[in-house]
Amino acid sequence: MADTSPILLWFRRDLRLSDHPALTAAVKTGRSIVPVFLRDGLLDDLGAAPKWRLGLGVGCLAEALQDKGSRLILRSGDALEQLTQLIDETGAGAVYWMRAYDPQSVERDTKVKETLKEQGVEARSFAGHLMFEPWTVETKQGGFYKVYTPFWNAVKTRDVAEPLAAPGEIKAPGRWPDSETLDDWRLGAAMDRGADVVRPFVQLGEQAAQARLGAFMASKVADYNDARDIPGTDGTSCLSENLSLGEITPQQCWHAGLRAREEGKPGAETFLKELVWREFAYHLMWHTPRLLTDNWREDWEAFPWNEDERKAEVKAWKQGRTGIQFVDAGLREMYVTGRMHNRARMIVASYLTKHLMCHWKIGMQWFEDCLIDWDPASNAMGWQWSAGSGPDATPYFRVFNPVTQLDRFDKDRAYVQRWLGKPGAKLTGDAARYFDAIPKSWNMEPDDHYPEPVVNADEGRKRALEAYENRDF
DNA sequence: TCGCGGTTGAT
DNA sequence: TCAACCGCG
Repeated sequence: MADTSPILLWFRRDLRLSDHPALTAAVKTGRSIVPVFLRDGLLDDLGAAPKWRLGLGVGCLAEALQDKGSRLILRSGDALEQLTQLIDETGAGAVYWMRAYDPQSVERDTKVKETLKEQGVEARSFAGHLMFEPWTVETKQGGFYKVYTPFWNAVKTRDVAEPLAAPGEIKAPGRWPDSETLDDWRLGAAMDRGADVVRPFVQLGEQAAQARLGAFMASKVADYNDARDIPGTDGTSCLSENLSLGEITPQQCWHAGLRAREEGKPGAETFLKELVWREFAYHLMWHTPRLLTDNWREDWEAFPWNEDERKAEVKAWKQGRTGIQFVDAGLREMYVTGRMHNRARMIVASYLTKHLMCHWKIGMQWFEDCLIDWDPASNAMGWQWSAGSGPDATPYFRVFNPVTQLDRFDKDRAYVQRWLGKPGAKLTGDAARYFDAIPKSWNMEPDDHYPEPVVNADEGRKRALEAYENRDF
């Protein structure tokens, strides 16, 4: 007799109903489905903004499930214990989920799968957070890729799974288990600046993500090659926010990008390459999890990084008052919006790791606390790329000049004026919003005159290069 | 997905 | 005088 027991659908960073292989497989069995989201230790450890944004996403998913006559059951505690408890309560005979790739999730999920199987419960994980499973991309020598371009060449012509439609119906169980409430979880509690500051910049959920993708392909992609580098314009897709929580899949983006390329849109190929950068970051994290925690090139351990977070220069950097306009604009943008333009990310990272000679981990952690598009693999890879300690990284001696970058990428000063205000004028708009957002303890007032550089562009460059030349590796 | 200081060579 | 180019960190 066919198994008719319910299936637990364990949602994690896959907050969508379309192109969801685990959900599709569960629906296909004809069995009832109990969607569940768990607040475990890994969730508690998230940075302030990512945790808050995750909560919004979970709420949105719960509504989408309700529209399908289903629900999202919320529980707190150790994942295995909670799943076991729910299996007891619902009589579920299976748990399905979408695979994660960061080492902590892998460790947790491996143990969950093992234990459930021992207990006779079917435990299935599905691919879909990535287009290419990290272990399927190999060099001719059988190793993993450490350089982006060969990685791109290895995957660019692969078939990418066609996105799945959202299920029409999600069969409810006879009786629903109890659920905690999102409000009780207080996932925004660590947001010093208050969630209301960032909320207007959020594009929440699956529908919004699809709208973003549509808008990008309808117009922005044509100009993407150039516009994506100009932080004063709206030239990027902004999909990182939704990709990060699985509100949209890379497969959905990929196929849209392929269509745009066939239509001859010039920026489409670049967009596809950006999606593959995300894959590459996961590939590296999978094969070398130390990407998240240590210098990927081990000899960089010997470099005299400043690791003291309390240093005045570090504070100035975080608080957007280094006195370097491009740097401060980027950091203020991040604090207010929970995002930062990629050009600015490279510049603030170069300034922190080179001019200020600070360890990239300090920057990585600040980003982790502030970004609503935070992604463990991309964040770590990006920082190690900038610092020069990563695979396929920019060499340490490649120092961005944050002043000349302004002339190249913010010619009309639209970006720095948006975040720092116009010279001599009263602060308005987002420049003013920043001062409403920051904590009192930062001791910054709108009337303060703009600071002198904590380390100016030329001297910082010189100092960094000297340290590099004197390195003993 | 860089920047600088230097050289070259046209004007 | 200066744009273009080169070599190197």
